[in-house]
Amino acid sequence: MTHLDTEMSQGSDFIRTIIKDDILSDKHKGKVATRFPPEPNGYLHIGHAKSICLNFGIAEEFNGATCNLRFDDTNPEKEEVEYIEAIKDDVTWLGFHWHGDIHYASDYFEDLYAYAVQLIKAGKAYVCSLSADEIREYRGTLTEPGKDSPYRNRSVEENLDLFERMRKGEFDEGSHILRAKIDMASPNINLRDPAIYRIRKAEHHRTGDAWCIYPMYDYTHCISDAMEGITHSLCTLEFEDHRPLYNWVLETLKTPCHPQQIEFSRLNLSYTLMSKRKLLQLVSEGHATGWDDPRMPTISGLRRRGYTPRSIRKFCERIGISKKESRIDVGVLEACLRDDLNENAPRVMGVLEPLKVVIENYPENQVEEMDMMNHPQKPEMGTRKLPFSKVIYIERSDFMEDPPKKFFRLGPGREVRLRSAYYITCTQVVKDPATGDILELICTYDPESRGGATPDNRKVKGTIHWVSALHAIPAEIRLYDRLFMEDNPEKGGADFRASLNPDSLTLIPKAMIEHTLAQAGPGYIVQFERQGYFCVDARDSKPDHLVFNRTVTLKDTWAKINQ
RNA sequence: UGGGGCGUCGUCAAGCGGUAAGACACAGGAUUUUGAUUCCUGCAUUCGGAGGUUCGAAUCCUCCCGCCCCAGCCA
Repeated sequence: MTHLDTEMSQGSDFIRTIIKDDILSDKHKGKVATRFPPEPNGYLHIGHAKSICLNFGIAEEFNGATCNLRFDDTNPEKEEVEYIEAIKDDVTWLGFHWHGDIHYASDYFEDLYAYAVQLIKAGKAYVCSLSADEIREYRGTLTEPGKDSPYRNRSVEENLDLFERMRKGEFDEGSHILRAKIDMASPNINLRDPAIYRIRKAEHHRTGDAWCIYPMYDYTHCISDAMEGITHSLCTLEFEDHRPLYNWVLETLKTPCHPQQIEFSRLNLSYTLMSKRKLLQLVSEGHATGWDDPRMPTISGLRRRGYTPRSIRKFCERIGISKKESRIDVGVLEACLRDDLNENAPRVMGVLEPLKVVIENYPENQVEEMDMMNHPQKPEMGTRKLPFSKVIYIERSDFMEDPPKKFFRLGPGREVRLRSAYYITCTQVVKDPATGDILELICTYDPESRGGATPDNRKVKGTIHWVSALHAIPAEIRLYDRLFMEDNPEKGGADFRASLNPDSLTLIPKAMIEHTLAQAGPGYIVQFERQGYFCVDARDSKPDHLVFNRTVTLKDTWAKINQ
């Protein structure tokens, strides 16, 4: 059991409360079935993770419950198989398992068509031949009722004939649509004879050219849910107004099963965006290098950044489910990550900005093997040996020529501890006479302090990390920061590009890291002590050119004090 | 100004008529060979506002205020 596991319970939110009540009242014969229904028109992001954790989480928590993965692929113009594959990978990576085979709304096209015919026969749907513009005009406004389409009272026979010919491809796109006949005066605009089928002569990624009419979301989704025997159809708030339509379709069609749609608020995260359209824009305009850019809030971006499935799941658990619109501080996500990585990431040393240190009293060609703990709180994670020699690198920022009183790292005449090695004292600062830049430090070491303690027990406040110049290996390190400078990049309708953070990526072409990392493979996550958690970039790292992404920094109270 | 929602700590979020959980953040302090971790401590006399019902209200009623969503042949 870890800190993360023991933290709490699966929370109880209003949706789980409803489900528990339904189980108690035997509403669905004790059955609980959810579904995660992405449209394959983009990559999944952390907001989808919230929905995934909810739907699949419920399936895991309730006895005998299931969760389907269903692709809502009714718009062939926007959907691609590439996205389908990416979505499957993401769900799997998060550690969830869909029930049975993957479902596709397109699997139901034939059924959907038959249901539409049924609707027409019942006088509940008609083919409308108004243009898109005309339909908009007839729809009325938010405050004024709409008016009936002149085609609203076509005979069943004519509707049947027209609809069949729509399917056969006899008509151009936009010339006719099939509409539900509900109420043009409804205060709910979704009920003003909504479109349920439109003509699209587009190739579908799964059905090819078998169809040239495609069903609309509102019509498709509820029937798909019903066909799969879903009991609780969970979606986001903006579909609340669609619920009466969802119910109308199922009631009118008298489907054998009538799932309950329940809405919850979508996730917003500070300093980032959460809409597929805008994320796509970040990619297409080159503000991000791709959907899996480590700065992206996509699942694939987070994965590449070094986020773990566990940290994302924990995050989704922590933020809860409600109907309140909210924006969660990214700090919460980072805290979940740190909780997990602190527990599980092995510690290593790496110097991002090397400053050469020559230990003048250390024997010229001597090399000692120092024992290092792989995790100070977890001896079971073992130890490793690190070579120590006369010339080492330390972090440039760990030395100050004129340090303030509270700075307890290295300075002229000051003594610090090199982690798990020796105490050193700075005796000389070597500078470039022309520029005044510090070139290297000359130090002495205390041979008595091997391992990091001395017989006299003298106190050394600072402990800094180091690598042996002779043994360290170079690595490229990418320091990531938030993509946007604004908490809400779209505040007041602003163009989010105006608040892009120019420093969201800082490249360190040649950091020096301990040799034990030479074989680190893609995705391997470590803590570079005192700096943060880093992971081997799965895309660009090569054995002869290691690339690390900074996943998240360590908390740094010193930096905070310094502000 | 039609319809549908939502308003509990800086940010999330429990609470469901019996006298404000928890998390993140923040502020102190202790321990520490990572200024990390860990560990203590503090952090809403008050639940958008105003009335009312009640012995008792964040929870019930009334009115008001604020915010979000809806007029795609997108999902």
